[in-house]
Amino acid sequence: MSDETPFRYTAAMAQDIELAWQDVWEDTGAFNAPNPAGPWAQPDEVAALGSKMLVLDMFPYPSGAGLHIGHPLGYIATDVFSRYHRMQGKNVLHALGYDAFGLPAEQYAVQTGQHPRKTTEDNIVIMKRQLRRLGLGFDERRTYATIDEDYYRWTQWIFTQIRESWYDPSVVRADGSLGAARPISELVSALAEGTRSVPEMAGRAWSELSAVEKARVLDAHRLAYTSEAPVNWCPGLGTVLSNEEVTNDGRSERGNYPVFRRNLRQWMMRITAYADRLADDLDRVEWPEKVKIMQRNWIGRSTGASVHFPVVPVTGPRAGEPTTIEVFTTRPDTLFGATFMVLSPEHPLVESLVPEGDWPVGTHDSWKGADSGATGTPREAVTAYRRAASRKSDVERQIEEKDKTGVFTGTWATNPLTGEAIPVFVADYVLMGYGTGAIMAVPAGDERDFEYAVKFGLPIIDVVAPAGPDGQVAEGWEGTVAAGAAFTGDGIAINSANADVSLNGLPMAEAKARITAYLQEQGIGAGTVTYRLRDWLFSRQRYWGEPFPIVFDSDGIAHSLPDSMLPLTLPDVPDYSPKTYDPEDAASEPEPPLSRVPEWVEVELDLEDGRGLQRYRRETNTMPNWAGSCWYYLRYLDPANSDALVDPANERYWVGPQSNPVPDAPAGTRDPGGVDLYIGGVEHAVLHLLYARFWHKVLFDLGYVSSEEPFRTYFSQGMIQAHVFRDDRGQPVPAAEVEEHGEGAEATWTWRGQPVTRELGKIGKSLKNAVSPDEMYEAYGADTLRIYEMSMGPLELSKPWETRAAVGSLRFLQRLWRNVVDESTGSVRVVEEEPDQALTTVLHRTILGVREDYEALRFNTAIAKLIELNNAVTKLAAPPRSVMEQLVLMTAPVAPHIAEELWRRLGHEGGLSRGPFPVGDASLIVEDTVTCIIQIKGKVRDRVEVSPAIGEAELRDLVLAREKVVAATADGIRTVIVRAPRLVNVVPV
RNA sequence: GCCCCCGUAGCCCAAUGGCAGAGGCAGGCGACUUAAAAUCGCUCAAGUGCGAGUUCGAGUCUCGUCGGGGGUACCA
Repeated sequence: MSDETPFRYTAAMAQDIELAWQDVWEDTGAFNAPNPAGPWAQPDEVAALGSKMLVLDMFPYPSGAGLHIGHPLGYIATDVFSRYHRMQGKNVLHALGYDAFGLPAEQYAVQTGQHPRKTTEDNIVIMKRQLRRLGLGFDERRTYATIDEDYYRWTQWIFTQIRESWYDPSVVRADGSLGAARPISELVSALAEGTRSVPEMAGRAWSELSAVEKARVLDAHRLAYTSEAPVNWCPGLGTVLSNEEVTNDGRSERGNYPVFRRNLRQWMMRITAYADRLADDLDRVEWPEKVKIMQRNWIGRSTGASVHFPVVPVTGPRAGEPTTIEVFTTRPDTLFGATFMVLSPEHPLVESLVPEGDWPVGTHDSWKGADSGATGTPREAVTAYRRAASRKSDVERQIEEKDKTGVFTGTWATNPLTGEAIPVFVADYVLMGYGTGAIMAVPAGDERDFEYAVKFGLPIIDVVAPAGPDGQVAEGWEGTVAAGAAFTGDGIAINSANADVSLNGLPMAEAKARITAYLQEQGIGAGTVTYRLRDWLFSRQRYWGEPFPIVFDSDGIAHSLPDSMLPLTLPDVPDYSPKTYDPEDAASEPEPPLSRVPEWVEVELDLEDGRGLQRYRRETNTMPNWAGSCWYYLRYLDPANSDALVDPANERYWVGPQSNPVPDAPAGTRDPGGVDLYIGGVEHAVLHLLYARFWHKVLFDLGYVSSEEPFRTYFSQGMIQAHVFRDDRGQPVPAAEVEEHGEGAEATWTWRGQPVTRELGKIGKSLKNAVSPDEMYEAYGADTLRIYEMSMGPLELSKPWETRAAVGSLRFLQRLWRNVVDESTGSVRVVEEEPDQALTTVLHRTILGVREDYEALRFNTAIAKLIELNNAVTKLAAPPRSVMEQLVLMTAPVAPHIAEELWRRLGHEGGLSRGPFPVGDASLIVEDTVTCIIQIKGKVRDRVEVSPAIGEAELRDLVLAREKVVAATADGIRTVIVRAPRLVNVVPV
C-alpha cells in the first residue's frame, strides 16, 4: 500500500464511491419517471420535462445460478442510453421486472420440496442486489414480477379478452385495411339474427343448435380456443410444447428431450389470424433486418394458387363419386408439366384411393413399395408405408438421408389442363402440415419432384425454359432431362397450351397471372396465400404458471371467469411435479399437477351470466412462460393501476404512435408507436417478439391500446463470448487456472502442467469459463466494468471477453480522476483558466462526436473520444475547469458513480442524473492550418499545410505550382479534383 | 443446399469513397521503487483473407472465391 497516493482512484475507492451514490440515487428516487395519469399522476412534473423516452430490456428470468459478465451487457447499454437522454431533460422511463414463472424454479421445487414462490423470490432478491451494484438507473417503484397476484390478474384478464374475441375479416380498420379482433358477442348476435352464417353451422339456424354445438361453433372462431389437435408431447418434461419450443431435430429446446406428435385437447391461440399483419407491419418498425427476415421466414407467407385435380375414389363410402384432390402450388404456371401427384402419408383421402385386390396391370415394380416386391397388394403396400412413416419420429426423419421414398396408391387423377391421367403417390416428402398436404408434381420445375420422377421412372415434361438475351427461349437448351436437373428459375413457358389457354412464350409472372385467372374462371382453382405459421399452443401441464381463468360446466363447455373472480390464484399442491415419463415413452399421457387438488378443481360458482350457481370443473393446465412476458412492457407504464392494465393516457404518452414514422419505413407509413428502444439478444427473434406483437395487436383491435406495435425500435445485441480450454479428453478445464505461454500464433496453454486447447464459446458454468460481476467489482469496480463492456466493440457484435484487458478502462478512470483530484492531497486541482484554442477544438469536436455516438448506441467510439480528450488534458500542467466539467458530464452515462463524485467535488450540488449534458459548438472547432494531401492519380505524393478557409481556386493554383506536381505533369493535365481544404488529386494525361 | 452477418497490427476494435489508426490490451524501452506490483512517459507494430471490376481515388461500392459465426431447411 502506498501512502503517497491515498486519494488514488482504485477498486477499493471505486467501491466506496459506488455504494454511496447508489444509496443517494435510491434515497432521492433519482430515476423515477413521472406519469401523466393513473394512480401516480404527476402531470406538472411531466410538463416540466422534455419529450418522453421509454427504454426496455429483455425481461429477466431470476435464475438461482447467479449472473455472469455476459448477462448485464444489454442492461448497461440501455442504462447508458437512458442516462444520456435523461441528462438532456427527457422524461425517461427505464424499469426492470422479473419473468418469474417457469420451469427451473419448479424443477428446483420438485428436488427440494420448497415452494417455487419461495425460491423464485429469493432469487429475485439476489439478482436485484447484483444488478443494483452495477449502478443501473431503474425506476424502482415500477418493478414487479409476473408471479405477483396483481400482475397475473391482468395476464388472466388479457387471456379472457382474447378468448372472448374473434377475428372479423370484414371490419374496416382506421387505415382502411380489413380485419380486426371483435368481441365474440358481436358474432353471436350476428349469428342469432341470421345476418351472418359460418360453415361450422352446416346451414342450420343458431337457435336450432344445442349449447354444446354453439360452443363448438364459437370455438372455431375465438382467438383462444381448445382444440383436439396434433401437439408436441414431451414425456421427458411431462408437458406439451409449442412449435417454437421444438428444435429442428425434433427435441425440446429446454432439456433436449424427444418430442412426439400426439392428439391432445389443448388451448390454442389463433395467431394465424394475424399472419398478414404480423408480416406486413414489420415494415413499420425499426428492427435489424436480420430479425425481420427471421420473423418473415417463420410466418412463411407464400402466394400461389390452389388447384383441384379430379379423381375418383375407388373404395369407401364415396367410391365412384368424382371428387378432387386440392393442392397448393407457388408455380401454377407449370401446371401443364404436372405428371403425377403426391399425397402425404397422413392425407385423409389416401384411404379411399387404394384399390382392393391386385395392382393395376403394368404397374412398375418400383411403385409397389420398398419391401413388397411384386407380391403385395396396393393396400398392403400403402398401409405398410403409412405405418412406417407414422412410426418415424421427427428425429429419424431428420437424420435420414433425403432419399425419396413413396408408394403408388393404385389410382390416377386427372391433370385438369391436359386431361392426362396422372398417377397418385403417397410419399413422406410431402408434409400434411403445410398447404393442403398434397402436391402436384412438376418434375421439370421442382428439384424434389425431379428426383422422385427419376427414381420412379415418371415422365418429365419441360414447361419452362431459360430465357436468352432476346427474352425468347434460349437457343440450344437441351432440356432438364439432358441437364439432369430441374429448371426452377424464371424463364419462358413452353409446352403449355390446350385448346382454351396458352402460356407459351410468357415469362413466369405473366404466365402465373394468366393461368390463375383461367383456373378461377373455370372453377378449377384460385389464387391463394398459405402460411407456415401455425396456431400457438398455449397450455402446459405444469404447476408454476398462471392458472387459466376458465371453468368447464357439466356439458364440458368452457366458460371464462368474470372479472370479479380475478385473479384466480394458484393453489398449493401436494406435489409440484407434473408426471414425467421415460423420455422415449410416446404413449404416455399428460397429467398436470393442478388436477391433483380436487377441492380446487371442483367448484360451485355463479359466473354472473344469469345461470346462477352451477357446478364447474376448473382448467388444470397452466399458461406457458410466454404469457407473462407478452405484455410486461405495458405494466411498467402504470404498475399500480388496479382499474386497468394501463391507464389509456399513460399508454398514449409512453407508447402511442409518434408523428413521424421510423427511418426507412415505406412512404406514407403511419407510425405504429411502441417502445422507443428495446435491446436484447437475437434468441427471442421469433418466439417472444412474435407472441408479444400478436397480443399487442389484439389489444389494439379491442381498443385497449393506441399503439399497433409493442416495440417500435429493437436492437439486437451481440454475445460476450469467452475462451474455452479443453484437455486431451475434450473436457473443459477452469479457464481462470489456465496459463498462457508465448504469444500470437505461437501461443500455447497449459492447465496444471498439461497442454490444453483453446476455442471461443459461450460463457457458462458447464464450460468453466464464467466470470462473475462480483469478481469484477472487487478487482476494478462497477464503473470500470461498465466502461469495459461498452468499449469492447460495437454492441451488435459478439466479442471475446478478456478480463486482463479491463485494466485499460480502469486506467482511463484513474486519469480522469487525477485530472480533477490530486492523488496525494485529495484537493481539486482544476484551474479556472480557459483552455487554449487547440484544446477547445478537441473539446467541441468530442462533444459533437460523443453525442452522435451515444444516440446511435456506438458506445465504443464514444468512450474512445472521451479517452482522447482526457489524454489531451493529461498532457497539460493544469486541467482547465471548464473542460474537465464537460468531460465529467459526458462520462456520466457510462461511468455514473465516478462522474457524480467528481461533479460533487467540482462544487456542484444536487447530482447530475438530470444533467446538464454538454452542447457542442461547431464554430469553436477552429484549426490554424490543416494538412492538404496532394495525390497524383490517386496516390499520395505530397502534402502541404494550408488555411482551413482556403478557396478551391487558390488551393488548386497552390498545388499545381508544387515541384512534385509540376514534375509529374510534364505532359499535361487531364483533370484536377479539389476537395478543399483537405485534398487535391491531380490526374496527368 | 439456401439466406444473413463478419474477415484491418500478436489480440479486441476505429476510419461521410479521399494521408490505413480514434481508443484499449499485449510486447519493448524508460521513470518511480531496496525490490515487485500498481502507476506514469515513450515506443514497436498491419497496406485491410484472396482474385477481378467500377472510380481520378476502394478497407469502404460490385462480382467471384476462401475462412469464421448465425438463421433455416423435403414449406410444394
